[in-house]
Amino acid sequence: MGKPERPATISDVASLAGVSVGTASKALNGRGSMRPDTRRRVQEAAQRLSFHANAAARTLNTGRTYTVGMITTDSIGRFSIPVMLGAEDSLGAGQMSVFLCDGRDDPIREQYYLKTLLSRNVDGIIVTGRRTQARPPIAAALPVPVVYAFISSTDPEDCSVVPDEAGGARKAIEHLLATGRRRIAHITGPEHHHSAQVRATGAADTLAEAGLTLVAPPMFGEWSELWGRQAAGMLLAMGHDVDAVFCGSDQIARGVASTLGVAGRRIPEDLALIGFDNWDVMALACQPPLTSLDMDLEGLGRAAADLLLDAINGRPSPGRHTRPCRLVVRESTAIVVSQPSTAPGPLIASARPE
Amino acid sequence: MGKPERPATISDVASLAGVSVGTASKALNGRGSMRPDTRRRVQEAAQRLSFHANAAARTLNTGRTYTVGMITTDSIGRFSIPVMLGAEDSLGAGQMSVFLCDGRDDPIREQYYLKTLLSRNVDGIIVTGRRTQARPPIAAALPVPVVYAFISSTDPEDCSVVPDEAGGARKAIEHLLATGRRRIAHITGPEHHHSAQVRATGAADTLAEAGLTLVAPPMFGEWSELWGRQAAGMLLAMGHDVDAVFCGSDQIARGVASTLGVAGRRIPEDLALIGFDNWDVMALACQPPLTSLDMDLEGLGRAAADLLLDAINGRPSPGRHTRPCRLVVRESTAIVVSQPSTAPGPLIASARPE
DNA sequence: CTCGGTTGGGCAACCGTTTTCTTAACCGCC
DNA sequence: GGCGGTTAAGAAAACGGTTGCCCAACCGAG
Repeated sequence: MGKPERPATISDVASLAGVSVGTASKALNGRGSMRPDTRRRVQEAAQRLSFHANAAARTLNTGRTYTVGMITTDSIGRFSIPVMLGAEDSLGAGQMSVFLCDGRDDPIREQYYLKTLLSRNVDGIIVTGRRTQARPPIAAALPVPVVYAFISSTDPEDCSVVPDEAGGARKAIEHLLATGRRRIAHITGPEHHHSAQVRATGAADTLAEAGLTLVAPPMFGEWSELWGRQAAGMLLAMGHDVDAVFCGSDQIARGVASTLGVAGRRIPEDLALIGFDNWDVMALACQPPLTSLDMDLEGLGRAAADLLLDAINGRPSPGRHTRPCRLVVRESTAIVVSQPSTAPGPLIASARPE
Repeated sequence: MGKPERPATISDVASLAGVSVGTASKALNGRGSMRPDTRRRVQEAAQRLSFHANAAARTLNTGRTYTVGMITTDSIGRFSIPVMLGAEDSLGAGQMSVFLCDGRDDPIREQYYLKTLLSRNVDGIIVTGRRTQARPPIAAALPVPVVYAFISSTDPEDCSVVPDEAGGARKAIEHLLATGRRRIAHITGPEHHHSAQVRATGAADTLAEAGLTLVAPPMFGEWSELWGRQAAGMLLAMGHDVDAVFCGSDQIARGVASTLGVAGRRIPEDLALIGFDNWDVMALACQPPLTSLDMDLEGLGRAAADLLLDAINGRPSPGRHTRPCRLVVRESTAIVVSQPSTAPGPLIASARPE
């Protein structure tokens, strides 16, 4: 209770330890040479006063703030959050604090935040968010390093970290092939959405390599459960003999599952179903639980943070960095074919069903 | 391209405008008295150099940092996010930046963040997150104001902002009564969860005031779709003549809808269904779309931020502040009774179906 | 004993801004 | 024309650290 109201300054520490401020500073930061005894005395004094260096003062002459800004371009959504958390975790371990800036898809707001961050002398900036396309760079030339996470910059020289969505689609198809499926349909989001394009292309390419094609052209629509239901209905109406549906998102897949269930098709016995995003609340509540692709957004955020820390420390890694997706197998693609041993070996291996 | 690497300082501005630093400072901050012409000259110079005051330097002698810390107790989840966004929005409008701290339900981590925030001299702290119960205060006595948002502190003197969940349950029941339902069941989350308790009690109390009771004791389980499916099955097996189910969450309600659909019960013709949280992705994808209660978490976050700003400016508002829930009516509770005009007037009015 | 080398620790400048105090100039009035 | 009162603007002292530089003391060697 006798604690002083005003937090202790380094001169309090210095006078308690009987040294000058300069010496106290060196003692606490492990700089300069001094008798071990002196150093210990200063450290004890700091401890007793529960001294913690004033960040503003330190910033003022080192130039470093040990803060970074995190700007989302769209409003912070389901995809940005894990990225942010991963980044925050990694940065926090590096003693850095994170400024949260919700851009809300408003360029004015975004530029305002940028100015604010710069006047706060952040050591670096992470830009994240989801967009239909790569986004233009946040500014032409900045005095601090910038890393784009999940979203990517249109400037190939900018450092971006993005999931390998084509590779994810490849894993999906390989998994379906490995479990004996051959007549595969693809239902996904809007045609102008980059993710939808990449995933569809990745799926088609992988099938082509196996000498197969989709049973029908990719069905583009919305990222919604409703579209999944509608598309599944269309698929049934078309009368194709489909034995698997690869969906561009878990929500779409869930819609598909719902319609198929009503139509009396059993999953996975009659059809295998696979989603994308591995959004637990969707994938697990789906009937049956949904095999999906996990983009490991938290790991992606962590990776972005690490790249930013490196850049801050003078080791920039410009360019586009991709990270693999992980296939998470659940009941919706359980193997029900009678001759599992005839499935092509290499495909099983590359599916990495762990 | 000719831009200087080092950002402009106030002395750059001063010399460009031909005045002293002190005068420049006054001109830019609207302090002191000076010729309008001089002020304008300084402002123009600042503009030309795109000068932005160094936050650290300003902090150093005003003591104010114009930053606040936001700590989540649990890991940042679906509930914390809107709260955070609302708070961030309100604080940003007040020129304050927000430090993001993900506590991950780890007390050590939380205390570490607290120390960090204090050494950064934040002007205030917002604590948010979801818990089964009120949480103990984050620290005994802090040099800065703290506001708890969504979660509340066990110390009644602490400033907390929470949704009026009992009032929400009341609105749900009143809406069901107003639409002619009388035989109402309640399926909700874990019995030890404060929200489950409060919502169940609110529902029971409201029914009691109308001289009614739940058709069965509240069914406590989990906050999951699976539990909703199971509970609905139990309800059907019990053979009660239920005409409405009020659920403790949208996920549970969705599970209920699913089981009822399979069992051939029509919603809303045979049963009305109402959820809680108004989680769009659940409420809208449900078949049929789900009437639900919206806690207006973003508004709650905004309110918490405003209270914090007031407290920072010397006008604290200790104690627990509640905010109303809003009923969002969708198809799952559409009126299908044959004599709508006989529904009791006051109940309709208080249901506020906007 | 003297001298050069080493080392512990103090002094003071500096980071960029705000703010108080002071001074110089200018005003109108008697 | 001198004088008090007002006002514009400058000088300088903080704010709390860090760091380069310098000095004194102490060491061992010749």
